[in-house]
Amino acid sequence: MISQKARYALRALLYLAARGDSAPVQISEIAESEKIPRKFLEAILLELKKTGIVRSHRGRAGGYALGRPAKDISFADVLRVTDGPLALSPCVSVMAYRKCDDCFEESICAIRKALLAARDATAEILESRNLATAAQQLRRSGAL
Amino acid sequence: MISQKARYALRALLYLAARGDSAPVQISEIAESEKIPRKFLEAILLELKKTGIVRSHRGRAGGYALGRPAKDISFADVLRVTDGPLALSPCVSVMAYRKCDDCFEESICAIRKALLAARDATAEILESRNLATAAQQLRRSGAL
DNA sequence: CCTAATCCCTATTGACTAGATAGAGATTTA
DNA sequence: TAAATCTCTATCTAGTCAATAGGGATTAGG
Repeated sequence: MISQKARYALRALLYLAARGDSAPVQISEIAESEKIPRKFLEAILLELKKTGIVRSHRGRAGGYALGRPAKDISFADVLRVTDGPLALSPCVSVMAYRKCDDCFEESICAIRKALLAARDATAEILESRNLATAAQQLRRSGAL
Repeated sequence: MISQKARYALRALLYLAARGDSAPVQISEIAESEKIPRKFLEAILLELKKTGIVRSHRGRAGGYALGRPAKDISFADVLRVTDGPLALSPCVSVMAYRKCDDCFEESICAIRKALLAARDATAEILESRNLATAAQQLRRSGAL
């Protein structure tokens, strides 16, 4: 399961993507519209900023905007920031590989083979879905 | 990421599958062979038993055996017992559906659409991999 | 029958994380 | 310079994960 943090992050980003323009939006506006605890959202946006998914302006007319075009921000990008690797085991993670603690021989591990296939399938989906396609779906549904 | 419990469960079941015969195997034998904390393994096997994945005999020559043919025990079956639903959100779980706490309209939720596709992809893989295919891979690798 | 070997069950512990909140500090613009 | 904003650090509570402890129930074999 994804974390609550991931849900909030996706909703906030989708809000920015749906707005379309690149003028900064204040945290409080996003928090109210999307019903996200304001201070929690602050922390989330700060993390997203560190990886370039959003950028911010401080001061009076400050706020947040997407850090790059919506079509270049995938669900996978977001989940990796909020929840860590997509993989079901460190030994099959592409972005954050690590040997399993008590693995005796990775190359013949039958568990690994299954988890690797699962990771590839998940990653293919989550890397192909991005904020632009998601916002488009909302428009088609009449939600925007 | 899967839990340590899931790893132990898969290793223990693979041990039983690799043995092939249906005579019961003691917890302590599995624990020693697979380097799994004995008491922890007890708890895990008990849970697996409740869902029929293994069956047990008590008393003097007791122990555990697979509850059905190895080819009918998928990785998905095991992970659902140890780690809960495969889905990344309750609202896309097939075996344990639940509405998201703060979902306003599930039918148009763009996040849900992506997570649903991810679940389907993962489930297809993990339901197709079973203990028999995994044990076969080990044999081919010369590990058995 | 009775004892030893086994599984079965409940409770508990320690470390860690998730989710949320508080309060001040730094920056920018009007 | 003041008001509005983001930035940072610290903290709290509840819950989960991994593991351990200590018996109770059951069965095979002598």
